Amino acid sequence: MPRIIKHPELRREELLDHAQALFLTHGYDKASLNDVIATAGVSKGAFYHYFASKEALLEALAARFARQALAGVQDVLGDPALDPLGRLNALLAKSRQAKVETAAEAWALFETMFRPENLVLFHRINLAAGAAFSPLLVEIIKQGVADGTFRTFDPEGVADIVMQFGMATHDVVAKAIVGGSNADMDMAIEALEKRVRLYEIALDRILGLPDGSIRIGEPGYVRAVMTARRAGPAARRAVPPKIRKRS
Amino acid sequence: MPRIIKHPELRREELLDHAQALFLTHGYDKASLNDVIATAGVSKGAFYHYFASKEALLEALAARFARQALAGVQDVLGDPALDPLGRLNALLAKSRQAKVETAAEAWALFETMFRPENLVLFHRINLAAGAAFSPLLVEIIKQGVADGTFRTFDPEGVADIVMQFGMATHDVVAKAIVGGSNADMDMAIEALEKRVRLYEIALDRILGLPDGSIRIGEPGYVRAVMTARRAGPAARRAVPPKIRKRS
DNA sequence: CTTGAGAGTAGACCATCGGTCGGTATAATA
DNA sequence: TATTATACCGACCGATGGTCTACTCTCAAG
Repeated sequence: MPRIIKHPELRREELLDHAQALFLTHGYDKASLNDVIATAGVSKGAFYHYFASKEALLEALAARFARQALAGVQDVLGDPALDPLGRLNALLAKSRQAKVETAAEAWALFETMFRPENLVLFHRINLAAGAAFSPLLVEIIKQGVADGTFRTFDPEGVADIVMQFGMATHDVVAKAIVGGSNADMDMAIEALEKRVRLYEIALDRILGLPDGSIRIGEPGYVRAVMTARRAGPAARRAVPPKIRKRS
Repeated sequence: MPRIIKHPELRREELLDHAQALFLTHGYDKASLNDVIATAGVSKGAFYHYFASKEALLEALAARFARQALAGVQDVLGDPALDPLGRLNALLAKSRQAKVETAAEAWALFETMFRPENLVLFHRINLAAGAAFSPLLVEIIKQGVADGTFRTFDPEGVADIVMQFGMATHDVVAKAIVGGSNADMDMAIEALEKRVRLYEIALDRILGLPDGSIRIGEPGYVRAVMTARRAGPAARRAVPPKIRKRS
């Protein structure tokens, strides 16, 4: 019955791809629905066939981010050889890696990633990712409390703090940026590294662990990824696309 | 030269008052500029005489919140008898008091205070308040590090964590709410109290203090204020005003 | 081979949004 | 009195997110 041009789900994904590029570069509010459908080469009727609203598009995008993030972490949870501390460290490292790579990607695309106009988009992503990750964190912490590795009276609360720390890294980078020069990026990297060290110690102490137990990726990892990306092919990617009637 | 109907500054404040009520009950995005000027009984021209844009109105509102919060805290900083720990505790207690009272006020007005549509508004308020409070916090922490009360290598980072904790209380309440019944409010209060206890211990440990040093207001304070407010005259205030052509 | 139901598509159209603009009223100054 | 700047008004503007009707294409049923 339907006119099959591509696989049915593919069209939706395509729409999400274009929306993601536009939202990341121009912000959710500033990128209009007309921009999205214009760059995707789709009519309004087609769009509203796949999504109920612009809002729904944002939610679907955030959900996809969360799904991807969760997928990259399943192996850690499935590994029965890891103890709670090992699990927690692996999860944090994965999370940090994903964050840094996303940041590097966005930086190569456009520096506006960390501008306030992206607040809504990132809040949604963090919300969706948080909803997906939080139960896993709680489970790990409870496990650690049960076997005596961790000491806390509020696993859910600690899990929330961990999520907070993760989300706050975005703000750290944003604060360290004034313009968009290389020096600014160096500052941002340095600030992020220092903050991560603080978070590690904070989590050690909150969980009653000896300092140095929690390791969110090796020092220097952030710099390595971001400089590599900046010089790599991703940096040479096409500048943010946007189809407007009048510039 | 001007046509003086009231004191010149009063008009602006009045506009802010109406905007505040509307933004808190309906959200920044959903409350249109026409709603604001309609409830305030002011023409569009008049509005744009006082504010450059709707965005500027939001910023002015956030700035007023921050100014008020800061004013209520000046006496603490001016007291030379307090040591760093005493100062920090007093500052945290004041901050919590302001938060709880604002929450109680908003709850009495309308339960939608904690809905996601208020993200933008609260982000602005927290940003403005953070910008005002952060330097004070850093100063206090540095002072404490200097005299050996606190132990940390990153006073700015710790200050940021304190601010994060403060902002997160909003999310804690939001998460505890499903509908808007009394039971929900009880849940929210309980969750908030528990979370505050966790934050206290977390800060103790991050700063290298013995457990129980940091006290963010006495236990039971949240419940006392919110139940008092709910039964008080504020609860009987008029329901959220909004003038629309068509409902 | 015909047909018709429904997924998929197109784009004119709509109310409403934040914001602009030409104009008017007032009153202190010159 | 003429000038000038402030305070204010509201019709109007382009753009936005969203709706609606009409159409095309596909394929299973007859």
